[in-house]
This record gives sequence, structure tokens and C-alpha cells, in this order.
Amino acid sequence: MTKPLIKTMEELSVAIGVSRPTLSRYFQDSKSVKASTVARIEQGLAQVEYVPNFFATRLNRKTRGIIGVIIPYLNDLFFTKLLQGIEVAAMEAGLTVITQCSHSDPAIEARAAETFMSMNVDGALVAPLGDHSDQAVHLRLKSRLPFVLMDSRPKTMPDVDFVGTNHRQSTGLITEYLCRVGDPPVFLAMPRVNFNALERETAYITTMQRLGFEPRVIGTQLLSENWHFEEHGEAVLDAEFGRGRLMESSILCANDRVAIGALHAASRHGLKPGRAEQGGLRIAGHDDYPLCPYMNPALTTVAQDTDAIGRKAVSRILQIIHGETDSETPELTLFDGALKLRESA
Amino acid sequence: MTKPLIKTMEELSVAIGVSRPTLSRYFQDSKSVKASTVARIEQGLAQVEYVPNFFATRLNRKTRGIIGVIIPYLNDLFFTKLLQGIEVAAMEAGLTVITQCSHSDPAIEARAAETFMSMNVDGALVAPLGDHSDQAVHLRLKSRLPFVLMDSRPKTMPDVDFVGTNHRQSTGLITEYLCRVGDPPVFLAMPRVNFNALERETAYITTMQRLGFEPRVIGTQLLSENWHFEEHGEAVLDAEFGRGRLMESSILCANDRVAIGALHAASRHGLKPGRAEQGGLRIAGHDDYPLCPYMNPALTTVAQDTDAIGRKAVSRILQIIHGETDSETPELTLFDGALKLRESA
DNA sequence: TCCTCCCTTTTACATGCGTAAACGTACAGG
DNA sequence: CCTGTACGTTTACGCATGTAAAAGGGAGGA
Repeated sequence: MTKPLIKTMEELSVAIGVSRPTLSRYFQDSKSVKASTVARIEQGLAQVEYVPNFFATRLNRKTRGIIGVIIPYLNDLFFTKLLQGIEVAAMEAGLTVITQCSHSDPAIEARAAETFMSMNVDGALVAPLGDHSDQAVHLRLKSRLPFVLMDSRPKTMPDVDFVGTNHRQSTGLITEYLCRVGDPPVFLAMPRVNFNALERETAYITTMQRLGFEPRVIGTQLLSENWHFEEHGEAVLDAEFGRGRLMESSILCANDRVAIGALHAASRHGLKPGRAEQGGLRIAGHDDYPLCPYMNPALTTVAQDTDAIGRKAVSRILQIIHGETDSETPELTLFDGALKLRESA
Repeated sequence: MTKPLIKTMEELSVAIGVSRPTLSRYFQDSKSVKASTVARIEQGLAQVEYVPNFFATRLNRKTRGIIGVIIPYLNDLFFTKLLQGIEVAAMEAGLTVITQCSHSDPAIEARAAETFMSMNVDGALVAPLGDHSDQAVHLRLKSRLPFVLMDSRPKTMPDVDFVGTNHRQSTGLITEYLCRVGDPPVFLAMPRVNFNALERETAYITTMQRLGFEPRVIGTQLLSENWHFEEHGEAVLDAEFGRGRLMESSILCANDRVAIGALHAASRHGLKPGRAEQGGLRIAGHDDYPLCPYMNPALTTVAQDTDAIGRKAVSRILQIIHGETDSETPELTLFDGALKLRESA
């Protein structure tokens, strides 16, 4: 059961009688070696314990076969879904994904970027921290390797590749829906952890104005800077409901996690959000968080196509790597959101 | 703004007039170099663009400063919380964490293990896939480097370090609670994605028997092997409620995500789970999923101490690395669960 | 038989840095 | 003045592979 441990390719080559360079070629692309030799190598490999050294292979190879991903926060299913899309796409392309979480800390984000540069990764995919990100870090990454921003885009970096959701369309879509089948909604803002927070707020306002309604934003007072979205949503609406306000309003939440908190506040105050035909309170979200269908009531929302975003981000990185792009003109890819009509609005 | 790019430590050493070995020492531990020299190095560093090559440093260093983590599934906040605990603890210890997700696929898990061995990581932390994991892979990892299992433990690997929750205690705790303040509960099983599924079921049964009640397990029929727990919980109870059964029962779900599905099924059938004093249906879960307080009704559950598990896993790995352990006697660390009484039971 | 082609081996060098030993240098204490 | 110490430098080698060029060997065709 316990096979002899072989540490270097050199040892392996003498052990199975094949030259080391041939072994090197075999491990990189077995098809570049004659079938009979492949058979001999694999027969020998089956009888020993050996794996090529990751660092030695990467040190001198032209390409690392690695892309680095930075996400700002782990405990959010939106980012795990995005990550999953990326990993699947990368796997299909034969790339190893190294993920680092910045834990909402720009210093950690900077360190992760440093790590990627020191690894000479083939490309970096970054979901930034909003204002908190050190933009110099992003610029440094961009100047040294293929670089694509995801999810949230700083206005101050216009010439960077970006993949995300068209929040003007998505937020506009649900705002229009709410206006069409009931009272025009108020907008429950989210903590300003990234640029999307403001982008959705703006999209809401312009859509309302276009439709001839008066926009109204709430929840901007106690905007903390953390990721406790549910807590925020609940606190804001608990205060409003407690004063007898907004109890029959339409409320569009900046994201689903805020909306989940909002739903809970409603429930605590004996309110039942539902479609307009039933009259009264409506609550809607944004993102299509995986748990939306299981909320009580099930949460109406706009879906972000995280899978498409992940795939596109990877394919764009591959384009840049392969030089199939005019590096001077960055690509801006925005996917549309899709309405998910459920019970809550 | 654009500093000259320096690729090797050699170049750097001539650029700032310090010998390369001294630079090497500086980058590993700046305190091992005289303060005045440190100042000179850092002054020089500020004027150029240089990071030491990750692979070259790891290739020849005695220790990699890396621990590898494998989790089975990303889109589950339990694992992201666990991962966060691990990352924080590792960061404090100065270790880099490389995380790989096996996406419920034993082949991917095996590849991740292979990667870790090829990286010669200082240790590997693995949350396994239950029966689906290839145990040979785990044994191979264990034979080659410090290895600690987390979360879910195969009975067939008794002599391996493990950190997780004492499910006998935790499940017993909530079973006792439910029995004490209302009807003895039935147990709504979860898909058998890992060993915890069965462990909790067993703990439920023995607790019921000890208390002199008749155990009853439901949801074992349509047990698929995927991670769509909410869907499972909802489907099982939808079927039961549809036949007018269990509508005033106490239902202990194998985990919170199953319970979230259960809550939704109840809501769809016009049922309102609540504490026993109100009579009727009760629903409880297990894990203390972050969204539990925001469910309608808020979900009563038992909390797993993911933070403690993550920290302990890292500290155990560090113990093994530093040889402060009798490697022959593996350590089994089980943290107790804590009741979280909310509205649903 | 000879030539050619394809595959493999050999040879040689490169990658960027860790590490250890020997050596040099300056400073403080005796 | 001598000596010990602390810190740096120099020198030399090692790490486990990639890569390129040249050389070798066997099979097939002319």
C-alpha cells in the first residue's frame, strides 16, 4: 500500500528509464510523447508516490496556469455564486484559481494583490471594496498583468475592463414593475460597501423621475459600513413601522439581504407584504439571493446573472492573455437583470 | 508614477547597494537585519517596483508558510463562516491560506489534494465529502503532511485528527428542549452529503429513546445527493402537509437550510410554527445559519461554533507542524452546540 | 543500402531565490 | 592596544524543474 516516495523528476527518470526532459514534456502535455512511452511512464508512475513540484514547475514556465481572484467578503452567497461561476469556467480552460478574500480590509486586499504579482499569475479578477479599495493597488495590478474588475466599478477608473450587471437596467426594471402594478416605491438604501450601492440608488431615482414620480430614499441615515445588511434593513423599517409609517408602501430594497431584514421587520409588526392586488405593503429586493424563493413571503427581486458574469470575466482574461484584444480599449460588459416575480411584491 | 520594474533580487541588490543574501534575510524577517540597513533597503524599495518571486522563495525554503484548505461546497454560509475562522487564525499565525472547493466532486477533491502535495504545503485542512470522498486520497495526504479533518468525520478513519461539533450533544440538546416544552419531535433528515447527516439522525434517535419517546424519521425517501437542502425540506413537508399530516407536530430538521425549506412549506399551507405555549406546529434546525434570526418566524436552532472550529483546526495544524504532539495519538476535538431559542419552536 | 522523418535523449543552460560557511568590518569593553 | 561581538558581505552551492539545441536511433520509403 505504501509506495516508495520519489521527490524529484530526476529520481523518477532513473526509476522508470525515461529521460527527465521527456518526463517534463509528459507532465505538461502527455500527447507530446509517443504512446508507447506514455504507457511506460504511466506504468512506472502507478508504482511510486510522486507529484511534480508546484513551485519548480511554475518558476521557469512561460505561463503559470493560474488566475487570481479577490472578493471582498465571504459570507455572502452572491460572491460564492460568482466564485463558482469563475471556478467552473477556469477549470474548463485548464486554469488553477487562487482565491483571496479581502475581508473588507483594503490592507488585506493590497496584500492579496501583492501575492498575485509575486506569483506572476496569468491574470487577476477583482471585486473591489468600493471607496475603501486603494486604487493605486488596482492600477499597479493592471500595469503588471491582465486585470478585470467585477461586480462593482469605480467611476474613477474608466479605462479598465469590467464585467458586471447593468444596474440602470436591472434597478429600472423592478422600479418600473413596482410603479406599474401599484404605488411607486421608496428606495431602502444599503450600506455603502461598494459602488453598486450608489449606482442602484441613482438608477432608482432617474427611473422614478422618468416615470413622473417623486423618488424617495430611506435608510441613508444609519448607514454603517459593514456587511450586516439584514440587520440594516430590519432596523430601518422597524423604526419606520414603529412610527406607523410606510406600512402600506412599496419598498424597493437595494439588495436582497436588506430585503430579508425588511421582511422580518414587517413580520414583527404584523404586516404581510404581498402583490399590489392584495393592497398594502410590498417589498422587493435585488440580486436573486439563493434563499429568496424560501422567504416568507417569497421575495420578489431582480436576478443578477452571476454565472454569466463569472464566465465572461474568465473569458475576457483569456482574451487579454492571448493578446486577442486591443489593450487600449477596455471592454465594459454589463449583463441585464431579470425580474423574479414572487409573493412579496 | 511609473517606477522602474525590477524582476530579480540580484538586480535589486545592485540597485540599492545591499548584498542579495542580506535582501533575502530582510524579506524573510526584517528584524534580522540592522536597522540602518533596513532603512536603506526600504528607501530603495520605495523607488522601484519589485516583489520577491513567490515560487522561487517557496521552492527552496524549509517551510512554505502555506496551509491548504478543502471545502466541499461554496454556496453554503456554514462553510464560508468556517473558512473565515480559518483565515483569521491563519493570518495571525502568518500563514497564507490556499482554499480549494471540491464542488461535491471527489475527482476535484483528489486534484486539490494533489495540488497541495505538489506545493508541499505545511498542512492540509479538509472538510470531506462523506462517503463520496476517496479515502485513499485522505490517507495519502495524511501520510505526507500534517492533516486535520473538519466538520464531518468518517467512522472508518479513526486515527485522524478531527475538529468539529459534538452532534450527540448538540442534537441531543435541541431534542431535549423540544421534548421538554412540547410534543416530542419527528426528525426531518437531510440529503446524505456527509457523515453529519447520519450522525445527527442517530443522536436524535438515541436521545428520544433515552427520554422514553418513540423516534420517527421522515424525509429519507427522496434523499437526493445534492446540496439543495431548502428544496428538500420544502418538498418533504409539502407532501406531508398536503395529506393533512404533521400539521401540529414538532419537527426537528437536520440542518437550518432544511428548516428554511420547512418554514416555507408551512407558510404555504397557512401554518405558523411557534413555541409550544401557542400550540401546534414547531420547527427547529441545526447550525445557526446566519439568516436564522431573519426568517419568518425566526428559526430556533443549535449553533455550531464555527469560529472555534476554524481556530482549533489551525492551532492543531500548527501543533503538528511544530512537533508538539504525539503523532501516534490523534486528537478529537468536539465543540458543544448552543441553543438559540427564537420564534419557530 | 541509404536517406529521411519522427521521436527521444543528451547536453547545457536558465529560473529566482534559500542557505551555510567563511570572511571582513566596526564598535565597545577590558 | 587587544579582543570579543554583532552585523554584513562574499562565495558557493542547492532547489526542482523548464527549455532549447544538438545528437541519437529506429522505421519506412526510394
